[in-house]
Amino acid sequence: MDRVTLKMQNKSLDGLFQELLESEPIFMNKEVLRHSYTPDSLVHRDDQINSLASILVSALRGDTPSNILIYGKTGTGKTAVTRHIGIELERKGESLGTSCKVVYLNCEVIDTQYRLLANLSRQFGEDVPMTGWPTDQVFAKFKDAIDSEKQVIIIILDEIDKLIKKGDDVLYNLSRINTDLEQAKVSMIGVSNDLKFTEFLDPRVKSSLGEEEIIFPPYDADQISDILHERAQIAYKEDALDELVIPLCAAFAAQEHGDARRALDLLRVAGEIAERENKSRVEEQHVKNAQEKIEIDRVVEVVRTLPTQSKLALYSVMILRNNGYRNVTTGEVYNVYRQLCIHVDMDILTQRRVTDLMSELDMLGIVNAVVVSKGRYGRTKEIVLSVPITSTKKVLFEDYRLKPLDGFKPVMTTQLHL
DNA sequence: CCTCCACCGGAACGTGAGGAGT
DNA sequence: ACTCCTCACGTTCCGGTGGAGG
Repeated sequence: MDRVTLKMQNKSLDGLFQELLESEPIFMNKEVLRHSYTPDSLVHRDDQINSLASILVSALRGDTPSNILIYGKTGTGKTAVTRHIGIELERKGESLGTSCKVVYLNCEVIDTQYRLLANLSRQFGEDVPMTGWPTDQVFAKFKDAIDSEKQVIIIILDEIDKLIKKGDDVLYNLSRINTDLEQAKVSMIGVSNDLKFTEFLDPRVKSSLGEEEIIFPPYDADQISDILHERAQIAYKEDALDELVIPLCAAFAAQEHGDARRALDLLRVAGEIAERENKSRVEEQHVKNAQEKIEIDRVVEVVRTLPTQSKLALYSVMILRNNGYRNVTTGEVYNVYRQLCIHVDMDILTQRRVTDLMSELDMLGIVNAVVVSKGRYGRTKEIVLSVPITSTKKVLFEDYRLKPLDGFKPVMTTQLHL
């Protein structure tokens, strides 16, 4: 008797996997939709590729190419183009017999002078410990390592703006490394999505690093469409996409300052949603759901990492919203905020400070704050919540300090006038 | 046309944490 | 171990202001 039921369960479990396996997946190769993937051909970036290549050819002749600064917002193909050219350059150098080496470093991960140098040295076969050595010794080691043979080295520093914040000594040192080298030659490519980051730079570094500048403009909707079409051919099975899917992804991403990365995310997530629903085709609705999901993920992440005071301010807006206020003024928010602070036993910040917190939340896209004049009734910021209440509230209450607020009802003093 | 509300937002300053230099 | 410096976060002070209502 027992054995029979067991057998039946096994069978149904087996059937479950079988079913999942047989349900035809929509994807052929999902990897090409991820950011880490470097495509073989890059559409709509011919100008940038050409100028980059024309600067870097001198490396193949054994000369030092000019240092380059590359600007562009997220998802404009900076990293993809740079890496792509790097690979091509190395390949070409190999076939020509000139030694060209391209090193790619992401400064977001490698964010101190020491780590950067240690990482570089290790790329050239030197054994440098993670920590412990004086920085100049690592620098010397690195110089020795590369100067052992005649070669041109190109260092790509992605997200270079992250490095600046920790002081630009490395950049200064690196930019004048060539004077100490006998055989090897070093050139740098800085990649940044902050157009103004050179303002904080030592002028000497600035002029040396920015010998050449290349700007990556955002894509428009049509260009994003082309990019998506190209990738979709590899990523998805034939006929798996409704014809409206790609234009819709492109349109959403174009609103987001032409971010191709966002577009690819949309395309991938839409597919994943369709797959989960056991559909064999990605439809318009899946893209809309994907847009929503990505947005919610973003908000959740931002809210989670907010300082407690900001969380309290945000929660005040949400409480007012729940009590029928569609848009609230700073005064009302502050009034509620104060009660919340008392209830959870936290310091009460001044109204001036809370104004700034609201502005920050505005910048983060969590609320929408506009200064309006209500004539006789003063001049104030009107604050509208621009995130879904329930999911945001859930995230807020993950913070143990806000726990006591669950179910707490602050007193509303101002009258609700519509 | 003037008033005056209810806040905006700039400036200067205070404080404590954390890093660099010595 | 010590000072010095920077930086983020907050406060205090205060001049400034768009427009409904008189």
